[in-house]
Amino acid sequence: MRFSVATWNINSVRLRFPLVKRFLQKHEPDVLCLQETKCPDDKFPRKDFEKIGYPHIAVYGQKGYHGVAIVSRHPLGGVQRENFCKKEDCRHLAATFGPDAGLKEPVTIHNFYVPAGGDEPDPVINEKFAHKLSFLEELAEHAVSRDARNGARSILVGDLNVAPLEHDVWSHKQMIRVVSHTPEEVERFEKFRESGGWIDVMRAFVPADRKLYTWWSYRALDWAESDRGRRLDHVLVSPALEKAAIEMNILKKARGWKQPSDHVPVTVAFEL
DNA sequence: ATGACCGACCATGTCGGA
Repeated sequence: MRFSVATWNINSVRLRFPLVKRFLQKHEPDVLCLQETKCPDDKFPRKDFEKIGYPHIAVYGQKGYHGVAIVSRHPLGGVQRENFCKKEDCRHLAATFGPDAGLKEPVTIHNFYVPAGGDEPDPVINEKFAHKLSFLEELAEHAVSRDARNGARSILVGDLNVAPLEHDVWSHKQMIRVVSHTPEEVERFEKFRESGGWIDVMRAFVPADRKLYTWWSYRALDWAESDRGRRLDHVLVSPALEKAAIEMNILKKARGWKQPSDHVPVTVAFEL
C-alpha cells in the first residue's frame, strides 16, 4: 500500500498546532514525526490530533526543550525511546507499523532530534558541540544502525541538524566553519550513514548538484528573498527499503505561513 | 554580519535553538 511519512521540527507543538492541523488536513500523511515539541507528555494535545484523524500517538517530551512525537492515522506498536550520551533529553522515539496499519511486512520508524551543537565548532571549548559529535558517533554504533545494516525494514527521519552535502547549504564556502556544515560533523554524519547502510531518500529525488533546504533562519529580513537555507531535516531508509520511496515533497511554502516554524515539513510516500 | 529572530519559563532576563 501507499504509505506516507512526514517529518517536521515544529518548534512548540502547542503554539503551532493550528499549522500542524493545516498541514495534516491538506497533505494527509499516514504518519507525522515531530521534533522540538517542547511539551511534557501529559500536556501533549492528544485530543486535538484525535479530532483530526490522528488518534494513534507516541510521545517522548519534557518541559521547555527538545521533545519528539509520532502521530498516526493507523495503529502503532513497539514504541521505543532510546537515550544517547547518558542523557534523558527526549531526542529519539520509534514505533513499528504492521498488519493492523495495513502493512504486510512491519516497518519501524525512528524519529530523531540530534543536538544542535551551539555556536563554536570546537568540542574543547563548547560542550554542546562535543555532545553533538558524541551523539552522532553513538548513533553509528547503536542497534538502530546495526539492525538497519542487518536487514531491518527501517525508516529514520528527523531534524539531524547536519547539512552534509555542498548543496545542502546556500554557500559551502561561507558555511564551512559554521555549526551544521563543518567537516567534523559531516564526517561523523557520513560514518553513521554508512554504518547502517542508510540511504538518503531526499537526494534520490533531487540530485546532489541542486540546492535543497528544509530550514531558513528566523533572522533573515526576508527568508524567501535571501533564500539562505540549510538541509537539516532528513529521511533515510535501510537497505531493505531501498526501492520503496515513490515520491518526496518539501513544503517550502509552510515557511511563509503566519508565525511559522523555521523548519518546513518533508514528506516521503512509500510503496510498502 | 547570513541574522534587524523566536519560544518556554514559577519571565520582565536567560537559555536554547542553528
